[in-house]
Amino acid sequence: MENGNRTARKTSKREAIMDAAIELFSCKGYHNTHMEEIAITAGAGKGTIYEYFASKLELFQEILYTGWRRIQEHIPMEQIEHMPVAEQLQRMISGHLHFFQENRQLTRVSFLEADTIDQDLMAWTLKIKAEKERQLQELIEKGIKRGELRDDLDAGLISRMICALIPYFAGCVVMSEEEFDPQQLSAQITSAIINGIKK
Amino acid sequence: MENGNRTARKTSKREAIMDAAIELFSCKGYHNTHMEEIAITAGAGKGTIYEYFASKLELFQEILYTGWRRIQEHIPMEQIEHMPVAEQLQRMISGHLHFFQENRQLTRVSFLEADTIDQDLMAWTLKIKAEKERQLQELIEKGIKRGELRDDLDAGLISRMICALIPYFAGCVVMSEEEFDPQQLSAQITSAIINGIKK
Amino acid sequence: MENGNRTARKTSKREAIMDAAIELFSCKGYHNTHMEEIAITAGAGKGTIYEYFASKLELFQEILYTGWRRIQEHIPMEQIEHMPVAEQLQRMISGHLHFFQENRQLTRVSFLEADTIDQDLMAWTLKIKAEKERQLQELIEKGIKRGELRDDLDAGLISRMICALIPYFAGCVVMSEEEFDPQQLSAQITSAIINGIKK
Amino acid sequence: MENGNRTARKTSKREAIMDAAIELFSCKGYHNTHMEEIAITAGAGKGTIYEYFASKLELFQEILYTGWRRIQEHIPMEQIEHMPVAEQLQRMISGHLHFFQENRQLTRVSFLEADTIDQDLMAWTLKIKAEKERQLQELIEKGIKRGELRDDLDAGLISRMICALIPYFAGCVVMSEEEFDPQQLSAQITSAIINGIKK
DNA sequence: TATGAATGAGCATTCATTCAT
DNA sequence: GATGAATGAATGCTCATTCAT
Repeated sequence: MENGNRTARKTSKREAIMDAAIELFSCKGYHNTHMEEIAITAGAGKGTIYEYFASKLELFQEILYTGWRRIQEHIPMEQIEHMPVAEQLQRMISGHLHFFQENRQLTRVSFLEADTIDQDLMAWTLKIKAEKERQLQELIEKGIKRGELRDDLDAGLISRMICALIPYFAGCVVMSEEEFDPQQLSAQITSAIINGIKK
Repeated sequence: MENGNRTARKTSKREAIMDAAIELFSCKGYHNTHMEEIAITAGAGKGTIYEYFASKLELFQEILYTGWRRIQEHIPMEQIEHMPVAEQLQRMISGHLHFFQENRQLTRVSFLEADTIDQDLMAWTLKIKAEKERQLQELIEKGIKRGELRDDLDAGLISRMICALIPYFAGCVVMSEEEFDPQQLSAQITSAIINGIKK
Repeated sequence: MENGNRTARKTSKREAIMDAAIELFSCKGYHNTHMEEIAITAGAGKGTIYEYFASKLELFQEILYTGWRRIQEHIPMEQIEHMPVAEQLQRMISGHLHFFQENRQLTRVSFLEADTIDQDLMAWTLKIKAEKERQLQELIEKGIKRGELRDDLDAGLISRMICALIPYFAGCVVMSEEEFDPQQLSAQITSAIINGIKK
Repeated sequence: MENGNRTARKTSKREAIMDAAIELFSCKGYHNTHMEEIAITAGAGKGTIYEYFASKLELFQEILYTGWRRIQEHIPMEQIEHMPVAEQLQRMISGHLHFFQENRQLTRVSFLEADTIDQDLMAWTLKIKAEKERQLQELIEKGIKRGELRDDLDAGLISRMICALIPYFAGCVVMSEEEFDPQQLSAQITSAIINGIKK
């Protein structure tokens, strides 16, 4: 029991540290957040952080990895690939927005800072983003082949346009404290993309 | 002539420092760039920077202000307001892309870092962005009134969507070394926005 | 025991820093003493000083406060207030001289520098000095009332004259390496003040 | 005429710099006064100071030397040596107080800072002070020999006591903005010294 | 002679990381 | 494993001094 407890506590210590780090990184930014603050917020000692994370940078990376992994798990592309492309798009966007709303702080950290902290980290986020674009591009190409989308589209361009919307609205979501309906918002966005804005 | 020379030298020293700072900030980020590097790169002494800029932060701010000011000057909204909304949109996007291509490093600094360095600076960039969104929203509303755009659009949402594209493509432009044709790219983007992607 | 040890070490670290600071400040002055020297002299790291003192100025202030506090404790006015005024005077002077001899370096710091380092600090020392003068003035006035002193004296002036002697002889004591007898010296000084120098 | 003017201007430039330096040193202290301020206050260029003074320290030294020289000139000991010792004492004290009142700022600089700025400077002021004490000691000894003063006095001690009063009252004079009568004040002080304070 | 733009040695301070307990 | 006192490399900034004009 004590052992079980200790294991549980171990896990919770690590999680407490990550939660504290997410909170502080997202509020104050990477460079303005200090290891001691994280320790205090997590209710742990400064040295304890180094039991679980090799360095401040690695702690930050771990947070990013976790964030991206959770997003991926949250939006399972395989289950929706038979749907109409428009529907898939809307589900994707809706899924992201929903996730962002649920994980505001993690989102803030993931989107606002990663690029400027570390060269390696930047490369990694670029890779992730490229991967997203590629997935979307395939979706667009499928839509064109299926005859659902205009056949004069530059699939790469369109996928980039859609990829642009995600972090921007993520930012809006994260900055504003208001709740909103991801379903409805994604429907509007998708409609505008699909149908255009011209009368 | 002597005066001209002196003025020229003063100006060029200041500009050399700004150029060095833009270069380094954009490559290595704010926090990884040190005043001494800037001085060396600018071919100046450490102290000289402080003759022109009160602090590292103020140097950075100056760079941002300059960047935004130049963008504003580069895309004169007044001269195009009589055109069809679709044309205006394309010109705006085209103008931005053109500017980004010409000022890659300034763009990189302006878009990628400003948010996470300083609370005041963040407030300032948010204000600037809100202003951009407002301008665009008015444009959309005008288009709806004129009957050029669908009257079931949420003008605020659409303007946000378009605002989302700007920094994203700015990033693409800045990251890639390839040249591209802003005219053509903006035409494609505008076409997709205006006409939608549905067949 | 472990706790005692830890407390002891904490205290001794702090004290080692203060001792080093007193030594260096008193020998080289505030502005010529550098934090690194203090650290080295104290056998500590530079950062360790900042664990105990917020800044160089605060370290200096702490030293001054300590010095004044110790002087106050060293010369308990309450216990001698029933004695003849002449005796009280002699004991006060003797007490100061004794303290100065025992704490040469602390004295040097306290008397020679405080005024010119910081505006606030100067105000503080002025307050302390005014307080000393006031105490002495009351003593003189009491002596006059009791009929022990001439009734044509300007009590304020006399107290200032006596206050003048203290730091001057403190300086002499501190500068010279010779030992001397505070008892005897204070007796001579008091005698001269009380009886005058005229034949 | 232009040459004469230039010479005049030279002299006045040098004096303007010294005046500015005295003003600033006395108000803000040596370390808080910067060469640029002195230049601005003097209405000169930063470089110009170095035409007249080799360094900041030398400028300060020059001020001190000037101050002491003027005091010496102001109180010509030779002319009063035939007077009674008590009278001589009073004239000396009166002379100093008068000078201090006329040259408050110079006094402030001379007495409050010199000791802690530079090792050499400190040695110099110590020498000056020792010289003063020696002069006074001779005066006291003469008074004893002449039978004007008690013959059980320690002349060295008494001269030190008197020397202690000078800078202290100088400080009082300098700090307070009020005018006062040096004649009267010195009479009171001398009376207290000569006659003692005992009834 | 007078100037002030340019300089860089020098300094206080910070903070991620270590390690003895 | 958990801790936090101790550390020192790293950095932004200052300011007396120089020197080209």
